[in-house]
Amino acid sequence: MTIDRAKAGAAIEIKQQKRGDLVAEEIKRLITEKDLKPGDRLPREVELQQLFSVSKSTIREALKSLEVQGLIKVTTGPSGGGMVVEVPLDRTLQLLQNYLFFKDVSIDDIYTVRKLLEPELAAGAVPHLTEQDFEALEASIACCDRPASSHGGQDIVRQRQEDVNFHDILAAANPNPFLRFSCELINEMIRQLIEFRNDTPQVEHERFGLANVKIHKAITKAARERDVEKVRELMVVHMTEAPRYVKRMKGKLRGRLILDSEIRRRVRARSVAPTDEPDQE
Amino acid sequence: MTIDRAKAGAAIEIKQQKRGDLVAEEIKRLITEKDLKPGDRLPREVELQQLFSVSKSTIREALKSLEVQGLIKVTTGPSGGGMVVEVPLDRTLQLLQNYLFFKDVSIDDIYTVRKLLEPELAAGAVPHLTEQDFEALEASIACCDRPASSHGGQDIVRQRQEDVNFHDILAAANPNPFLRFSCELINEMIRQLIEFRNDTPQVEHERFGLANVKIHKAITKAARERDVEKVRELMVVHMTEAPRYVKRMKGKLRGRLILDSEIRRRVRARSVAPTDEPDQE
DNA sequence: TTGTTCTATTTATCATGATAAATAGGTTGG
DNA sequence: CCAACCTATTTATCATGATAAATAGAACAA
Repeated sequence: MTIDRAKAGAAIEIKQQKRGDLVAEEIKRLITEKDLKPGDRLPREVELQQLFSVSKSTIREALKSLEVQGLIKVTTGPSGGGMVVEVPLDRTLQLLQNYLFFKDVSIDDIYTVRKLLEPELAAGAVPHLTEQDFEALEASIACCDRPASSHGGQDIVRQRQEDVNFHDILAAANPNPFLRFSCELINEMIRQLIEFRNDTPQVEHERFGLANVKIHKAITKAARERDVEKVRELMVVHMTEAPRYVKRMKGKLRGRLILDSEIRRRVRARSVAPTDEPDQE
Repeated sequence: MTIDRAKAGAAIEIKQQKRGDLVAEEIKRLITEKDLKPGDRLPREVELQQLFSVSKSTIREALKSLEVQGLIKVTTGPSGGGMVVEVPLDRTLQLLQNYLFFKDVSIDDIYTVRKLLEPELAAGAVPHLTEQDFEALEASIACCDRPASSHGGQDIVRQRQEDVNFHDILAAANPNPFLRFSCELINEMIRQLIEFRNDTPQVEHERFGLANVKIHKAITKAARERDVEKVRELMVVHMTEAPRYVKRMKGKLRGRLILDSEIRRRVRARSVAPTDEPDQE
């Protein structure tokens, strides 16, 4: 009877999956079982066809599926084919925004969460900030600490984006990957917000920019002194003040699909493993 | 020179996109521009082929891409083809876990965030809880408020899962979609945790279960009294105590890809629009 | 009315093969 | 040693067509 119950439960809503999806799943299982790491290669298309006894089109759809999920990257040429990759943050954020596209997320909604997370994020980052990080933080501040009007309207938007970078640098230094991710998601959403709602009077922007520079400076100073609690406090203040400015630059997180082409590969402030040689291949 | 800089910046790492990806993007643009809502249908495959002047295989890959992203559902038959759907939460969570698969998220990492969000979530939910919600909360508690040992080991795991449901019910009642999503993500991660690390002695489980029942009862009571601050306080306590138990049930969030077949369509505690008839097809 | 059967539509998968494009690695010329 | 070129490999896309499976809606029967 335990079995019956289990069977009944399992029977609910078992939609016949498409073969391509099953193959994609098999490949995932293959990745897990063979413990394939980023950089490892999948068998060639032809071999996969034989392995799963499916036709070319099916295996291609399966690979496409994995590619869209960001799990593999497919290349042409010798030793080409599917290669396991670490799912890129940008891809993940994009998929997430597809979801949020259908929700109705307001600026307040985002800031409610940000206010809760960001102080803890900053506090946790403080002990791990390197000299390099401080320089990056200061560079970010410097970028915003000068009149932007001379360069034209576009520059203002860039300064606001740079404000967000400040927080990304802090995020990168926090050892908690989940907290880090959560804040990076928020930062990305705010970026989108800036990008598509820049119909704000320049005066507003400037006032906001000045306030940001001031508090960012204070935060950096406290961080240099490794004063965790001070940083936390300042960030609370920052997160309380910021939404007031942003709200005046009103608007909802635009219900809008983020196109692949719009994902700028931002320069990550900090790699996962800081090595001497920047290994980019 | 501004132009030069911009061009240089844009030139960095512009990878030639595959045609299929471009088509997928075009369809996304089509969805945005035509303001297609969930339920609306895309043109048929053949028409899309003509529309973008690509072959069958290319259009299929594009549709596959959108399907994997959860943006469309493709069906056979008359008036079949691609239909825009609201990206399912489960799909989103799965894609997210692909990302986290490569990170090394510990229980502490999750609880650090949970501790920050859950009290606010609960507090925000209180004014919106309906009688139906209270009943669901109490049912959830009742489910855990009896010895599980009689039914065998599997039942214990189910009770822990039910504990998480309690929080899902609260989440569903919070009007902030972003906060809601964040907590639902956490809940799902905890579920995964329970599912794959249930090598914990039964005594531990029971002790944890009892503690949960107690505090869940208190929270429900305070919520019934619409005492927002009390709820928040209690949840802080709950979030502080819980990780102690869970940590003893040690383990990392298993680095493990979640297979499509493992996505149980959980019964959502509350639909977006609560109807009289439970529409299950 | 109600439930069943039929049918036309549309995707799913298979099969096969051809040309184009990307690329790793070897070869050649300086 | 370095740069430019060549080549074999492998995916990307196109083309075409056939069979299978799912399904909405019409036709039909009780």
